[in-house]
Amino acid sequence: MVRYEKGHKDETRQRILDVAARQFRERGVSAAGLAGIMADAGLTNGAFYVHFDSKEQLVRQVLDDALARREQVWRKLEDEEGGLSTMIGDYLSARHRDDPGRGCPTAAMVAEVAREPAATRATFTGRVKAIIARIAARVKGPSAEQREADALVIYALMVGALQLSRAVDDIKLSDRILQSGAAAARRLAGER
Amino acid sequence: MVRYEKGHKDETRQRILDVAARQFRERGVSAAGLAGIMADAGLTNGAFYVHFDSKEQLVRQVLDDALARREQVWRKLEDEEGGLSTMIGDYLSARHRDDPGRGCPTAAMVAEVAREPAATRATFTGRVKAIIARIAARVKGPSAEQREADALVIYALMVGALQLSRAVDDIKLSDRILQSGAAAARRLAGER
DNA sequence: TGTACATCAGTGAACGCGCGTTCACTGATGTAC
DNA sequence: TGTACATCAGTGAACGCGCGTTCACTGATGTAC
Repeated sequence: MVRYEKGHKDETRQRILDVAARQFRERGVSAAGLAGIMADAGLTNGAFYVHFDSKEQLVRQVLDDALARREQVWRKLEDEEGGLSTMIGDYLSARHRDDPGRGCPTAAMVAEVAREPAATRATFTGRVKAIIARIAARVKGPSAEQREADALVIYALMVGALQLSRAVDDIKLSDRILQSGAAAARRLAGER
Repeated sequence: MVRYEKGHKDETRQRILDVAARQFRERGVSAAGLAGIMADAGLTNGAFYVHFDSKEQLVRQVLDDALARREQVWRKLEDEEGGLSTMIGDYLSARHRDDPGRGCPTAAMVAEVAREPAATRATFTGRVKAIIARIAARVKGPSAEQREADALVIYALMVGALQLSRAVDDIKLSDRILQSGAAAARRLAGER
């Protein structure tokens, strides 16, 4: 094969991570196969082990990478007026509901993460704590404890509402779930 | 083999449904195999097709059956004083978190339901609507629309919080998710 | 400057395994005569 | 009353297939001399 320029391996690795992140969110972790991921990344299956030790490690790295990106998106909203409200609206939108492959990894994978080994759950936990902290920093409340509690509730509510809106077969109900969820999340964020 | 007494086939079918419901919730729908389910039910794999047409049909019947039972449990709480608060406490409890195999099918399976065919999603939607209606009947609010909206939010919050509490690797954070979630759900249920 | 060699990302066939599904068969029972 | 037969829940081997993983090999490049 070709001898590649510097950074080529890192780019390939990132491409595999991106494809895997999409397929895990769209099809589920256990339903997405390595051969399919590698084919989508323009490679054959054997090349997988040049970049990762196992599927389990891939899952961990995907969570780490995809959740870090999510946190970055929310970091941008931090300085804006009404940033948290905007974030809630984006999260509980028809666009997000209808495009799980590029959406929140937690909403798509949280039930499967609960069944993963300790190392994967630890990675997930660290990233989720960072996201919770971003939300808590924007919430109004009398104490740090109360702001963290509100942030936890907002995050749990957004994750649950997005998942429900994706599962139900009734578009009107699905829209009501998003709208009611967003209204409640904004109430939790703003007043007490 | 034995020629069985009346109702035997129904009992066997129900046993398969019960075992499948447990394994789907513990391992996930796509990770739980039919051979393992049949072995747990004390049968060999071939007997599966005496009772069901396909795994997809089994998933649908499991959701229908398990969610109908959940609704029955909540129906009992309907006439009690503080029934909804009790239900919220049971749902967001360490016991429920630590025993997914006998817990809420929605929390364990909602992301996989979203990827299932239309017939399965329709069955799920019907059962979820019934549960939402049970919650809405107990919620305080000025109009039927507002009570339904609050019930949707309470359900989404409970489902999301339970899943998050199961996925995180930090028992203190997990407990805080349950506690904050329960407090917020009770607030949503009681006042406006 | 030209030649020999080491590097290493990627190839593609193969491994054992479990998946969902099919099917010829079993055998205890109820029914027909 | 005794015998022959139909029923049907369940058996267990086999089907093709895709899974995660391994491995001998490829071949364009950079480096050593």
